[in-house]
Amino acid sequence: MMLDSETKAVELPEDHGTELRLWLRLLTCTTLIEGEVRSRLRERFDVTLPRFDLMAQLDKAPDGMTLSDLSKRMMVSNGNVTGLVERLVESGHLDRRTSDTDRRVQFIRLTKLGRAEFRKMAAEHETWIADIFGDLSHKDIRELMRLLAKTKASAQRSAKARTP
Amino acid sequence: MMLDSETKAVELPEDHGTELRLWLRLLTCTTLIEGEVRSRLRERFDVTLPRFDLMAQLDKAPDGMTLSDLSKRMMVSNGNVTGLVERLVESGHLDRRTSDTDRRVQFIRLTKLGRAEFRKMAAEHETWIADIFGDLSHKDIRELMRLLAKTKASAQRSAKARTP
DNA sequence: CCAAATTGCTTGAAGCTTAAAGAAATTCCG
DNA sequence: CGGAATTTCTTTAAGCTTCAAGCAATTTGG
Repeated sequence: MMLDSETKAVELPEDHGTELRLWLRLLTCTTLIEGEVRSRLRERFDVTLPRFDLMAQLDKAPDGMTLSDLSKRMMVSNGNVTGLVERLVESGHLDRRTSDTDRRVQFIRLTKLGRAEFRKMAAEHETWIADIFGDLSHKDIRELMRLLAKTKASAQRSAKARTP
Repeated sequence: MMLDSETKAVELPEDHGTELRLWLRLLTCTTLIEGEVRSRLRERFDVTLPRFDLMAQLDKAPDGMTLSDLSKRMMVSNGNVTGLVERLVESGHLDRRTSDTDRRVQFIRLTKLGRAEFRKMAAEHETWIADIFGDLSHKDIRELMRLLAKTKASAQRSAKARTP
């Protein structure tokens, strides 16, 4: 890409319409599904999607995670996580403990209540997702997984190239 | 799905892990790309992604659109669009005019300034997207388009089934 | 024609999100 | 050791987003 634009005779406007259409379609799919999941979470459990996502991360780490880990995994800003955690501690779903060896670090865990509620939600959530993707064959799914992995790698390469 | 769960002998917990993993991967891709685009828009043009998206919709409708149309196309709430439009009118990018035949309706258009700025941004934006998807072959793109179309249809079917 | 339902938009409260700046603790390295 | 850089987390301001309630205009169906 960078080589191209330097090698090329000035700048013939190329056709990038297909990539753009692909991106818009990808975005539409995600927005659609996200909205559906958000709605069902609110309706069934009166919980927001960000809270569910945060609890999902913690459920995978029984010994807890730091705020930084959470922020990296969830791909959101640090300050965002600070606020989310605060509200979830307030509601009794989370537990925070300062590290013994590094007083900057906080370990966050699900409380017993938090874990129990999350597990209940997660079970239903999984069936929603299965239904939402229900018209795709196993082969479709495999193929999508492969192509999205490639997409992710491509996007990461592009992002990295910009921020050296 | 509905038939299944009624026909089936109570509820054997099925394996829906692959669908869930697919959803998470889809979400990761979108979040990654969205973040990258957001960053570049801010850096290059000091504009937010929602404003860019809104202007993109309007650019396709030279005669203007109503707030409801915008909200449907962008898949966000009505109130959200009200605020976005307000700020963009304020900054001179948008123009609002009440319909002659229905005094509830407002037609929103890009101003000359708005259109000029958007076109400049859109041209660069398209090259970013092309680069972000740059590692995908034409065949990959065609295949992804097809599978995402199927995904979208499946998600819409699922959403519709829930809200009759 | 008119009451009821619908449509288009706005408002308000709560929560989410980012970017940027800053505070506190730790690590690096000369 | 000790100052500089880095890391972890919080705070702040601005903006985005949803949901629910509400207002005004229009359409619908008796």
